[in-house]
Amino acid sequence: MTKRPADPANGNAPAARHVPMRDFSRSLPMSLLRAREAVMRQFRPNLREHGLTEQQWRILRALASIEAAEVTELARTAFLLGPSLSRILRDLEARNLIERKTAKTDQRRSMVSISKEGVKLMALVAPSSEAIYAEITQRFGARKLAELQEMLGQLELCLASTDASDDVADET
Amino acid sequence: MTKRPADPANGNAPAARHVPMRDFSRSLPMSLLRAREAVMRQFRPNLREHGLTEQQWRILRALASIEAAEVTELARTAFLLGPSLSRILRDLEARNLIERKTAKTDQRRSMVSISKEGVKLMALVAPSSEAIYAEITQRFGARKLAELQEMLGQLELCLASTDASDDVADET
DNA sequence: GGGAAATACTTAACATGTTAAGTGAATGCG
DNA sequence: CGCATTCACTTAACATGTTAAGTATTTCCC
Repeated sequence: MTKRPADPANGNAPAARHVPMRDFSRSLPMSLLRAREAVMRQFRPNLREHGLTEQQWRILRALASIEAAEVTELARTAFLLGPSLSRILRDLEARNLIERKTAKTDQRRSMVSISKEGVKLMALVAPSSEAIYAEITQRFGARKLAELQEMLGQLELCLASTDASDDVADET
Repeated sequence: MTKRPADPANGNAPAARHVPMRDFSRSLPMSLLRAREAVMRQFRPNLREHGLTEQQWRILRALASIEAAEVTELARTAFLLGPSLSRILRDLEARNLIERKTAKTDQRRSMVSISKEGVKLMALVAPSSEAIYAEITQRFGARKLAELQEMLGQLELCLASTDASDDVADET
């Protein structure tokens, strides 16, 4: 009952190419996604060996550099949304990698900090991580990498202004 | 060495800065993540208005350009993992946006194609999407955008070769 | 002072990312 | 032919992305 797959002529044939668009594989979002995945593929195995996900690692790194932070601040630093962060902090706390205590001046806020165990784990993971980063830098070229990051920053910046105008613009 | 001045003493304060690492916010993965998020933030509202997620849209776009494809091929094109694709195809089929039929030469393979309704939906979404892309291009600069994409492609390429060394199990 | 509004999270619900295991259909090879 | 292996895909299980709603606390303002 099935028709030959190579036969383009079937009654209700779902036509393609009816909607003209740029070449899909060359869209900016895809380029960014693929590049990032190529990079993360280098790091994930190392993190996984230590039972850490990419996001958990981001949080630990962020905490290691800022001593202690409120959840909202941490979300901004680690570039995570509140709900994701909430869940991850719950898990990291259960694993004793972080510590929390509610701020005395404002019971709504909770201060998060990395624990001794967390620091120990970081010390275990960081060397390989740095080595991998160095390898990437060498392969791609340090100067080129800096250029790329500069452009990425500019892209982010030039689009961020759009959001502001979105929020402010028409309230019809 | 790194002594913190004048901070409210908190008993067993977990020390930070014990693990030296690059500045977190300037890591390549973060740069790529933020840039991509900045870009996608521009597109998501439009997609959402039509009940489409980013990934569903990727699949429709991929299908529109290649007429019909096996699931594995589609996964590669839309840059999705098999399990994600499996779920999404199930949902898109339930919404009659795509069609499937098992290849008669190989019952394991199923050919996926976009439906008439799918094409109609694309025609509805594509104009805004293209307009947004044009806006981004104008803001950032067409030449610069091309440069950026070129660099992203090179990055992907120079890291892809690393994976090959992972697959050293020579399969001839 | 006291209630409305804002703030700082947390939960909930659904969709996807990610890895591992499962299922049914071809293939390779004795 | 028979059967282990491979292949194409699907399910399962857990973690995160994303938006909306909920909760507790604080601030604003009369």
